Amino acid sequence: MKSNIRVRFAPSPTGMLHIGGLRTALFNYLFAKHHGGTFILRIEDTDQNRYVDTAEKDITTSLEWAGLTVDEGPVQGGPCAPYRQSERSALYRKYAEQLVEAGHAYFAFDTTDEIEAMRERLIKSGNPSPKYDAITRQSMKNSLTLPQEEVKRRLEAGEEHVIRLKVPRRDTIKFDDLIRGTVSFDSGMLDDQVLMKSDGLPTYHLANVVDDHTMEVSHVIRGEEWLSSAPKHILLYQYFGWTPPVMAHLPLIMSPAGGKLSKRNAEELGIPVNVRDYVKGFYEPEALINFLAFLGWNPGDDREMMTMDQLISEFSLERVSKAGAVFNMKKLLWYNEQYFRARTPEQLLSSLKDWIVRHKDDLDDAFITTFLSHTDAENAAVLGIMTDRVSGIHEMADNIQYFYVAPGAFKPEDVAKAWKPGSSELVAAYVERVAGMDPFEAQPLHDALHALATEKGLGLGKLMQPLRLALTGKTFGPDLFEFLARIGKEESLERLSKALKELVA
RNA sequence: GCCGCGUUCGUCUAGGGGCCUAGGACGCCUCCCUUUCACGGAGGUAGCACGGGUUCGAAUCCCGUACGCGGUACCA
Repeated sequence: MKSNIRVRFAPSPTGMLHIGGLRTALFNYLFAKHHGGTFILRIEDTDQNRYVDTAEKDITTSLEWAGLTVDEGPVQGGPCAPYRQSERSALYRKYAEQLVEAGHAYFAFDTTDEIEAMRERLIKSGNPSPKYDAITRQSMKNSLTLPQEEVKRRLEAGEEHVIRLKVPRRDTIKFDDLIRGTVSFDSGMLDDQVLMKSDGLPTYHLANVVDDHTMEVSHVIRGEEWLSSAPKHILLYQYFGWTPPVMAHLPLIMSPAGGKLSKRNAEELGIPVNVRDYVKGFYEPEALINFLAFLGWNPGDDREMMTMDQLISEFSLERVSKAGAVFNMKKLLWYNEQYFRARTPEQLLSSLKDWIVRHKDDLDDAFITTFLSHTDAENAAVLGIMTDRVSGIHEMADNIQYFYVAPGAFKPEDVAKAWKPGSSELVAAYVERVAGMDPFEAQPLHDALHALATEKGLGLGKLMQPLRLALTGKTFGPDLFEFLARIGKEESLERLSKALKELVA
């Protein structure tokens, strides 16, 4: 049996999908799926000025990457199509006029200059927050003050106008929010919200209410920035005679610098705000989802790692917290490592290949060709050795290069750290011992070094560091002996003798 | 300014009157493992914003203060 739980994610295509938007979408999705309900994507493109035509595609692909499957939306269609507000214009006009007829809204002909003048006048006379409301509308040009004949004439002449909501002068508007409990507002604080703009398109408030009702949305789950406008929506439902959906206002995601996460106060701190950047970067989608789910929600026990299926079965709005949550980059990185390390070598290989394609300009050509000339099995084996030593696919590409190509110039700081006086003699002595070794395998290579260390009365580490530097050009990396065996005797000896020549000490 | 919402370790959070000497996770620190680097394991560090009530008893309930955040558009 199909659940009648229906929720929607309703972004405005004004730019790339924001990380906070993805979190809102995720909570909607989890709630819907938990109840066997429907997850709707609705594009709220009623602002022609801020419209960005690549935005919708970005939203769609980002949701897909994150694993949030849309049930009804512009791409998949559905019983309430169309799912773009720009394609539903006629509907809003009809409902707005219905409200005018019922006496809950009115036509207004004031120009923006006239409204501005009214506000300035009020500010001057000591009113700090002037509104177009039950009091001021009496002195403005609208269908409540103008003679009926004139209103009709202006309308028929096609004069520019808006339709405004007739907010009562004094009334308490109360509603129950699933997350915040009972919330109440005084209608005197609201202004006569514009419902239909002069360009013929609805404002968010009207379109949102009409669509949520006509699409039979049962729960409105959105960010806390909407809490203040919720009373307008409640009023609208009341005037239309519709039952409002259940409201749930999610706590906002905050920047460590304070305030809600915005491009400015987040990206300076290394926190990408566009989901796009996570998709293109080294992030595992499961990690981002797990992290985001735990921003304002938790299962109530000590679990930290949860798959999408587990999140779905455990999710409930009752467990969503009220306070804003600061985005903790270090924790995201930790989640990313966890999911990254849980990948099989085969999965790693495929994501590394994607990574290489995307970053081929930043990577060494010789490395790429050599890498691609190896079999998948060989490459996967290399990745398997490295997963526990790097934290993400981005580091993988940088840290396996020496499996394929000899290191280039040594970095002075690495040399200072790993190549000490006497290192040359030790490396030369090791070369001597393994040059004739056959087969060239990890265990005997290890034993040889061990013997050398014992003879010289040194710790294995003293020998290991310069050898590692000479062979890989790095100061950390995988088990050296396995590494030697993998690149083979010829290549190993070649690298060591080259290093011996370059690193005099 | 006004309206609304919020406030437990640095951060994410558990907690719904006695089980709290406030638990977990990230971070940070120490130790163990590894004669490298990591992974891993074991510990440690650190918090109920403040002030009044209510109660035998309050992190938990009520009031106030402070602070933070959101809103205050013909933007969403």
